[in-house]
Amino acid sequence: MAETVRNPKQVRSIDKKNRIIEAGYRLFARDGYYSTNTAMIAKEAGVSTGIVYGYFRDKRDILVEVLNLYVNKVFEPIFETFENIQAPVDFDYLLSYAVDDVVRTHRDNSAIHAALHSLTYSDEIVNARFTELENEMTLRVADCLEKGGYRSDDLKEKVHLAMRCIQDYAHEYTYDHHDYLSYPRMKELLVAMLKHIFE
Amino acid sequence: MAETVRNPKQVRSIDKKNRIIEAGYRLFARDGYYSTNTAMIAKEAGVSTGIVYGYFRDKRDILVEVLNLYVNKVFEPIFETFENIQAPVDFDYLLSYAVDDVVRTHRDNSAIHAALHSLTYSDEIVNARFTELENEMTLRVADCLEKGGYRSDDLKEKVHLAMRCIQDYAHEYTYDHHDYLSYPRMKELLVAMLKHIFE
Amino acid sequence: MAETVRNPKQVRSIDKKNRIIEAGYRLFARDGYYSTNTAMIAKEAGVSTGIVYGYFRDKRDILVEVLNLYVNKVFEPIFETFENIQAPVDFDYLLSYAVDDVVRTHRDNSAIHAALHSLTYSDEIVNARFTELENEMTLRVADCLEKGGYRSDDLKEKVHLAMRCIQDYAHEYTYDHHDYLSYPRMKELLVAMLKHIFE
Amino acid sequence: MAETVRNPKQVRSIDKKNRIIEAGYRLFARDGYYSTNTAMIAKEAGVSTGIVYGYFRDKRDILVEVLNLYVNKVFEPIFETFENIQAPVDFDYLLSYAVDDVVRTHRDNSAIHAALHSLTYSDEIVNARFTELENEMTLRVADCLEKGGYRSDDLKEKVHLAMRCIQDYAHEYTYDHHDYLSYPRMKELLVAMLKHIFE
DNA sequence: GATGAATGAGTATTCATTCAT
DNA sequence: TATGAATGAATACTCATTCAT
Repeated sequence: MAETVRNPKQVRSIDKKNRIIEAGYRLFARDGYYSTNTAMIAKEAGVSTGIVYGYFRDKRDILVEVLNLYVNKVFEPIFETFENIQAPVDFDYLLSYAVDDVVRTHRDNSAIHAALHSLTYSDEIVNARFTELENEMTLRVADCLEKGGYRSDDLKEKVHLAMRCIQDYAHEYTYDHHDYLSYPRMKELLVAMLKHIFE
Repeated sequence: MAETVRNPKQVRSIDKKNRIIEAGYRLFARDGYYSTNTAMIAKEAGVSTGIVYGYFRDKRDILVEVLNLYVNKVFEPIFETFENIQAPVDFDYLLSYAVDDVVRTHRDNSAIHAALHSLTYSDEIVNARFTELENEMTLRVADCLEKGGYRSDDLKEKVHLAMRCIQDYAHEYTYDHHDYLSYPRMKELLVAMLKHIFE
Repeated sequence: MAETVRNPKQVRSIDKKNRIIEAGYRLFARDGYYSTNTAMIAKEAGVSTGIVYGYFRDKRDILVEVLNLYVNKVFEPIFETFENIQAPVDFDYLLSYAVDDVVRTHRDNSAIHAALHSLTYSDEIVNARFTELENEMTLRVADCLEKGGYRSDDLKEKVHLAMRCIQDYAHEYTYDHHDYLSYPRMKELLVAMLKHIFE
Repeated sequence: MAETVRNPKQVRSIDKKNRIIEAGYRLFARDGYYSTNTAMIAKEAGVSTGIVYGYFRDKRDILVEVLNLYVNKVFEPIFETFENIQAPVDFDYLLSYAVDDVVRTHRDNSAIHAALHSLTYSDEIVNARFTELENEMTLRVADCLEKGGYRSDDLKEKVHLAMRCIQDYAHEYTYDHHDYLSYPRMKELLVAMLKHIFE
């Protein structure tokens, strides 16, 4: 209970901790959180089962770090898109590009995304981390738009709503894909409607 | 090996099966699927552990029935809203009402919704059932709008997109609720943008 | 504990009891005793699970009756062979014929024989019944030989030994069958050696 | 899923594995395979239930090792008898000695023999192991006789038949023992008849 | 006699976590 | 730091037997 988790400072140790996180990433993506056990993670990372508890409080703790790795891998590229906006903001282009970008990202990371997102509902920490991430994205993107000369009283609300809708579309596009719907047409509708609130 | 699951026809038995499903509903909502064991379900239902396997193939089978119960409880009322639409369709009113309705439903059933939805990613059946449900909703609502005199080539795409956006908003409203955002304003934006694509 | 088992006298009831025994016979032969449950037996017999306990004390009790049925089906024909012996006894013919007969019987009933014999070691009753049967066979066959004019002080010992050896040969022939052995030659040796002690 | 069973190399571990096997040996002998559960084995061995599955794939896997232990304990001494044969072979003495030896072995190990042999019919592996053992015995004994100067075209068949008859006699002597039979006389008959085919 | 729903003790196996070395 | 053997609580599922109807 009163055990302390090592905070590795030596290079070799940092390496080992990262190897465990990456092993968790791969395994959670492939088999899901509940079907991956700590022994598998240790083996995949090439370390002993015991040492895992030298770097992580428990299995869930690994999950949290895997989540951070995921965030870095997946969301950072999206932020970059918005950081180069020029005034005046071309919403037609920006929204269309963002949708494609998010869809691509979803597709490339579908496995780990599914594994992690499924825990949102049962795991407070995971949920908080995802929420925090959303906050950050909303604020950063809003900031970028302001730097691009866009002004609005409801800026944060607009950005937030737009982001959620785009992600939801990407999510559905990747996982559900109903046959009887035209997704290109849906994308046009999505872009049109978001453009409407921004103009 | 070739054991079959009872298909109860007597009133007493149907009762007992329902008691088990309702016990599962309560427990899954409170503790989640993975933290609920069959002994707890039996006890909550006031039956023996053995008889559970007289009515259900396995624990997952209970989940499927709980899901059906949830669908009936939660989605049927929403359908009803759309079945009384009068021509011409008043989108302003309809969208606003639908958003409030979905938010209310989410709030009242948040626990079970979370428990079930979290399985979407790891359980084929649950995922299929949710997808099927979306199909049905889209088609039924589209049908209602046509009966209300609304015409559009992209009707299904519009309805589908609108539904997802509304649900996503309700979801966020219920679970995430970022402090720095004005949800009333966000609702206005949502309604405005959806109204835009319908008009 | 103080429950009594019905001793059916009505035709319909005897029928039902026999149907259960025969169902047990088929199922034990196909799946073995431990892999057959009482529900399966009841279903195969076309009766309810409850009534099984009207005719049998417990599952083992069914086994005992199945064993009796087996004995009647399998051993009675063998007895008949010996009951028509003419003086003087032609051991060459008799032994050769007996070996073939027992091998055939073993082959035709291998499944149920295996299922029952496997219980000899763990079930006192089954073991006693098999032993009793051996007694009876030894005494009846010895009797037949005496009626056929054969005299010996050690008659019972000879008959018993011969019977066991023949059965053992048949058993091996049916179940083990080693590739590198000539069974026809082994049969010749068996007959020769048994003939030797009888002459 | 892809879990592997430890293959212990350290002395302490080998010890522990052996303790489990020996615990299984004792318990299977006392209560039989089906009446012994893994918790009992672990307790008898003085280890935790979990570690049992570190050394054995499943309960059946323990059985296989118990079988090997049994084979070593019981059959090796018998082989030794035959390895010191001098030419010319004195069958009178050899057969008589072998019968007594097998009877003694049976008696000393009757419980475990019964427990294991009862599985011959329901367990492929156990059956195969017993058959393999018979092969080995037949071939080794035949080899010894040849080294002792005995020649015969049907050597293997003779040895095999003799071995089975001796074992069968020992088995009956140990388990069945009919009161009305003289076992010393039966032994004489057995030896006489086997001697006959060897000379 | 007959039904079949109900009981609940019994069991193999897994796995997060600990600890002796 | 590191190992990996060891722990033991936890759990889904079975089935002989009983009993209300």
